Amino acid sequence: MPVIDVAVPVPLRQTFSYTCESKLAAGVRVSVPFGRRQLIGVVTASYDDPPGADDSTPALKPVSEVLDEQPLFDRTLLSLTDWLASYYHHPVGEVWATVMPSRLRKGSPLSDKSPAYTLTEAGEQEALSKTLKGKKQLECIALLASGPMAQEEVKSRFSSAVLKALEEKALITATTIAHKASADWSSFTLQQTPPTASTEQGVAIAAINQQAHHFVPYLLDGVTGSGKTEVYLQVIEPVLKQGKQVLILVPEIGLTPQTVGRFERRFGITVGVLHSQMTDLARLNVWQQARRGELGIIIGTRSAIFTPLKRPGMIIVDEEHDESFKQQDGLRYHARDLAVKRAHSENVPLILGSATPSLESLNNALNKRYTHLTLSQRAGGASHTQLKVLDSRDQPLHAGIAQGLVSIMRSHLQQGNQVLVFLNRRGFAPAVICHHCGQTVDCKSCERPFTYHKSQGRLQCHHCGASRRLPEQCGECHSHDLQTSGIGTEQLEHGLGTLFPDVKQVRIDSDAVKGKDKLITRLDEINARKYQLLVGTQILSKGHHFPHVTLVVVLDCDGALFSADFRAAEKLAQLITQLAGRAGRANKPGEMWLQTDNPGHPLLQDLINNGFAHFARQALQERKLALLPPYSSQAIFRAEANEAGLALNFLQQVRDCYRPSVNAAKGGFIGPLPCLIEKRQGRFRFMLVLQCPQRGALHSWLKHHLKEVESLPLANKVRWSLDIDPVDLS
DNA sequence: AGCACGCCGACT
DNA sequence: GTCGGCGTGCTC
Repeated sequence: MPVIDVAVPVPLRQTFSYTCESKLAAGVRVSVPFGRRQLIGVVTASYDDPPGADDSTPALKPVSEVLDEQPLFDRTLLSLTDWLASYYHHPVGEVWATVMPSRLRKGSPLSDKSPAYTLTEAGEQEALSKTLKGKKQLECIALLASGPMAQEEVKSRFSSAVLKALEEKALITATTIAHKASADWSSFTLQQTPPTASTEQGVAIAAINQQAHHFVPYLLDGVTGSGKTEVYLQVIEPVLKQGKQVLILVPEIGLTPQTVGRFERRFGITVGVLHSQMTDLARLNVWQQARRGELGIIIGTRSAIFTPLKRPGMIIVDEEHDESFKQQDGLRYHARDLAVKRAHSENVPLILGSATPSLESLNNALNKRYTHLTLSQRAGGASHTQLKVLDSRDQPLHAGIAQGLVSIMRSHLQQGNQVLVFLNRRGFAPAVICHHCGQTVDCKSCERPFTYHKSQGRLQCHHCGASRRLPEQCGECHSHDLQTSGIGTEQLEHGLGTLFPDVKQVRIDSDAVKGKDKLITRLDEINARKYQLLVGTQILSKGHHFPHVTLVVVLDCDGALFSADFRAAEKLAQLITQLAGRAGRANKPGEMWLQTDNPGHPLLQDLINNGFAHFARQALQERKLALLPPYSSQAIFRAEANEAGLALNFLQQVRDCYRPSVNAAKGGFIGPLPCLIEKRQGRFRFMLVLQCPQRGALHSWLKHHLKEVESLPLANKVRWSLDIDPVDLS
């Protein structure tokens, strides 16, 4: 009897074998008995004769049900799934679970039906009698009188209120119809005449169009406002004309109706959208439409990289440096890296776009693995925001803002302009800094600042694990004025209210704006000048433009300058550059002040004097010398437990498993160390970093010793995970 | 991860 | 005398 290997959704790094009536193709879902329960898994292989000897191996159970006639995924996605499991050293069954829309995971059949609305009998009557009062409701009835219509289409014409009302009156009802025959979107006509491309844009567009039929990775390195989206639009056009599909990945926050609208308006075709807030059904729908080749453009966040494409033509990753492309739990994949992998195996061009490219991508561009396309001019000759550093040492602080800066803010506000105050609220535990001389309290053996651990009231070095008491005075100038940097946005908002009582202010952070609509409303209100003082976090740096802002203030740069996370400087530079691109316009140039106790810090100086491009190249040099990514590969084991000792012990044992091979190659460990947020939900968290200049070596150690790690007695007592190519060392 | 089995404390 | 605590062990 034929035997199949099945990946079941359990955290085990293996597949399970079952007997089956006939061989099944890889990628077909099956329902199988597993212990005492019934699970849905995916076939990974099948054999006419079981490969193992049948005397010692346990008796195989038969498959209960075969759910698909055809595999769900094509060859490319099947091999991508294999690659994911081996590269991220993650259980196959869980890989499949992340790659599939949740409906399919739960066993929904792949159907040719799509949701639709139709008239009920009462509705048919109504279509004739027309007694309804609502004008819109009558229109809707009239539309459906000619037959059932796809929900998507009905929803695009009528508000949900109208539809809800009609459903409540039982005049219309949800049903399904056979999906439209493959829509031919290649015959679109441009709805808008594209603007004439600038010289630089023209060069980029021509370069991409010239090699549109095979895999070429591009880094589109374009300053804010240089018109990257226009480049996308113009290179997409010929791809669509050939009847091929374009997959566009955008950061979580960047996926606004405006973004989607821009593509729809240009081409006049339906754009498939995929993001985390959609219902499972809606996701499945777009997934199926893309698979059937009914959508020309699919825009989505991280997980959209798994969307099947019938006729792939191009993949674009916008704002490729954005951290939201890296999944931070479960299968910790990086959608940007997967995009490269996928474009390669689909043999289509790949565009990575950013004003502040990640050092990884920039390095690939500089060493010619990617074609480097640069847009250095802002469209319409808009001027660049001026960057300046404000030395806050020995200055009185008001709500965390230095005296000198308060006066600058006041003058901008008095001229009727908007001021944006940015607070870097990210999870860096603050360094302890002398407020008199700017000196940090450093670990002697690592020459890196200690991290302040509030829970213990002690300092700890996150490089060697050394710990000491919080000193009374500065080691350099003996001032007693030692401070931890960092206040929250709420505290800042309150303080600003006292400083500028007559100015209307608004706070934009994830606490203050829950839900997409609220953010958009606030942003509209800001640009309608309803507020003068804007206080916020990350969100303000992503994709929105504030033409009336003439002053941007960045507080608390110091936390990032001395963070234990070696990527903090890069992140800060990206943030500052992105923020600078948000303010001002041609006739109202903006200025930006960076408040710091370290005005001479080489990073800040390099950034303000030479710009991001120069800074990034400098940072790459430093990484090279320190053998840090992208010049080495990293993996992190993390563990958490109710008892700190358990998690720490486990990671020490993990380190012992790896020590012989790591020492033999030129690799190294960092830790085990407590995570920056040591205690979360009552559990203590630790991490162990493995590092090696050769990616291959790192992966072979991981693979080789993972069995050992899994069978450690503590492995079942702590929650542990493995993070390959981590982007966040916290 | 589930979901069992299994061996020790406070309840009708 | 039982109900139930969560420790550990297995799942083709």
